[in-house]
Amino acid sequence: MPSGSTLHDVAALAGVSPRTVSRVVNDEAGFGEATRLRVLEAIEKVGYRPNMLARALITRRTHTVGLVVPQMIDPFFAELVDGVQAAAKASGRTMIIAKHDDDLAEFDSILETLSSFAVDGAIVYSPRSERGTLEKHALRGLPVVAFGMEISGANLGSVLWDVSRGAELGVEHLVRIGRRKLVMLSHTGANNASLLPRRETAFRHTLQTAGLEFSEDRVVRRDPTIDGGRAAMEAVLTAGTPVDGVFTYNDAMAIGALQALATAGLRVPHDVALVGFNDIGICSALVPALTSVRLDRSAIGREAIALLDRMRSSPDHHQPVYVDVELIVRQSA
Amino acid sequence: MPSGSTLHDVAALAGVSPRTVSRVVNDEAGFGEATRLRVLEAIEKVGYRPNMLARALITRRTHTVGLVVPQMIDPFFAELVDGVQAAAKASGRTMIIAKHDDDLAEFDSILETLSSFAVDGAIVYSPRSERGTLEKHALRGLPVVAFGMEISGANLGSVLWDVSRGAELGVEHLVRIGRRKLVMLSHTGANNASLLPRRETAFRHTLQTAGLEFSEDRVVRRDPTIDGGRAAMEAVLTAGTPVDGVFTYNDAMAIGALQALATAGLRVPHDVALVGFNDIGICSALVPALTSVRLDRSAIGREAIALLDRMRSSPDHHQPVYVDVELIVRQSA
DNA sequence: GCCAGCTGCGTCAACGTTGACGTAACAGGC
DNA sequence: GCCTGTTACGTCAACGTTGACGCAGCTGGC
Repeated sequence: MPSGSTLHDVAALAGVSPRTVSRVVNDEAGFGEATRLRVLEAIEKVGYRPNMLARALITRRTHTVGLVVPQMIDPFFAELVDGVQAAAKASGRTMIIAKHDDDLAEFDSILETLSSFAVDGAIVYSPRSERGTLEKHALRGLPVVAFGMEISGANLGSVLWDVSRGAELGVEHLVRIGRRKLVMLSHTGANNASLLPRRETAFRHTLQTAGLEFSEDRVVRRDPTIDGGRAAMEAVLTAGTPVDGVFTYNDAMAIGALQALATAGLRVPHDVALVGFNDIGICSALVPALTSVRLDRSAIGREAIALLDRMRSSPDHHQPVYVDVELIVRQSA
Repeated sequence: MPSGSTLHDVAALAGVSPRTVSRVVNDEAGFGEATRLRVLEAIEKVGYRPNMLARALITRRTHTVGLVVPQMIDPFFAELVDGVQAAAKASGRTMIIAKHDDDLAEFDSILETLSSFAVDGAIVYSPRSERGTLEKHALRGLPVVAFGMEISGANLGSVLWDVSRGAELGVEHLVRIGRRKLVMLSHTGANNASLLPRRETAFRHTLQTAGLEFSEDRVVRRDPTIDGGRAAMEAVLTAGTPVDGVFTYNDAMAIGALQALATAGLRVPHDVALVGFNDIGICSALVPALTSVRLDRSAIGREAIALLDRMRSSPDHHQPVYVDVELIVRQSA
């Protein structure tokens, strides 16, 4: 197992001290051209690769970020993970990933582990917008960036997207294309307290701004899944609520609504226009292609990494960073 | 930043040597009960957490695995990542993830990085079933487990699923439910040379076994995406090829086919039965729910981790491990 | 001819932990 | 009372790297 060749091996072969090899490897100043060539040749010959563990132990920088999400199967999170991974790579970092399944104890233990691996920072989507755990680890010296919840302080920052604005964009669009009988398919759960009610509030508010009446039966709540969306849409139809426009909590619910409408023989967008939320990848491949509110996941990843970098240079208070949302208009509305 | 309390701090507070604290932390033998309590108390008081980097440097074990996939947005890979992550956690390991986007140079560089972080092993889905890179790193001492390609040797193992058998199961099912005019929607590309042709071969073979004729126009090839599947299905319909059963390269193509059939006014499964491949999560939420060949991604993850463990204890030749495939019958066929 | 400053190295210690080994104190057997 | 073994520690070095510092030799200025 010739995995282990060290600075010493290279140094012996090149006839210099390990310190000089280190200088060449890290391109510090302080060596002659002839030495550099001899060292590089020796590195090549013994197949030397720096040991990141040893390096990290002394420099206290691992060039590593931890990403913690509730889960990674939902396309929203899969795309978020992808965005962060791309940004991490672009900043020369390796990514450690873990999921907490909305389990607080697990979440805490993951952050503990990340600390003990001395990651440069943790980027997290907190379970139930939990703050205490974040504050605890930040205080102990782990730089943390939280998604989707406003928090700040020493070693603590956040990257947010304006959910209210997104909901406004979606609902305004429905109004603009002439829909007047709007319904929102929303989320039962309360597992993301900070983002959940905003969509409903924006829905209600935008309706009122447009001079349309709002009543409670115009919001139907189910699980934020395809099945939930289908059930919610069916509930609307069987209740006989007049409807020509639907705004959903997320794209999964919109897909379910699409199914229910097709089954009921209603055409989208002719009879009912439909707007989703998040713009997951599949939206553009649906028939009809789904109009949806886009969060740019790669921008979110970039901002998170950039914020982490800023926090490293000055750990003090940093303003939350907002990432734009935009409406992607396709066939469904 | 009180992040750094070490064995020495604990030792000083407890009035013992750092070595003894280390023994307590690792639950080695060789300390008295009274000492243990004092040490635990001191650990609590100073908030000591072991530094994994230092530990790994000397023990040469990081309790870390690297996972390398082409990408992570496709639900197939997202679910694979999830399965491996769950298995890694269950075995007490932390997971590093990276994607190579089918870029060979990037793939090599990722393995290089994983080596320098001294991961306990790498689990990879190789770009274009590339073997050379794997062999190179295995030789240098990195234990590698490859998915979906047969390879073995020192530090080199593989976890496979029987694609041919899966295709057989799917096609046999179509025949069993009385379909005789079968079509396969397949994959144009050649970017996974080892798995691609097997499905087509199995399709042809199963047809012949069932006494059905096979002709080249019964296989239509497009991109393995929703759009590709829709285009392929449309091509079949406009060509006028008689069809009452469709087997697809993957679930995305099946979803596309579903769309094309709906647009053409054909009912599934009444007019045309449809079988997908991989059984990604969305299959059960489609209307009609999609019959598909399932690969158990969490089993795949578990087997990969287990193989890695076996390889650690004896690095020599290990047989490839096969994971079962099964047909999940739902409404579409 | 002397000193200042720079170049090109080398030496030593340290990062935080564990492996290898030493040893004092005590128990038990005969 | 002596030997043996065991328990409960401590000491020291090492893992592979970099930070801090030292120093010889050369260059250039006056």
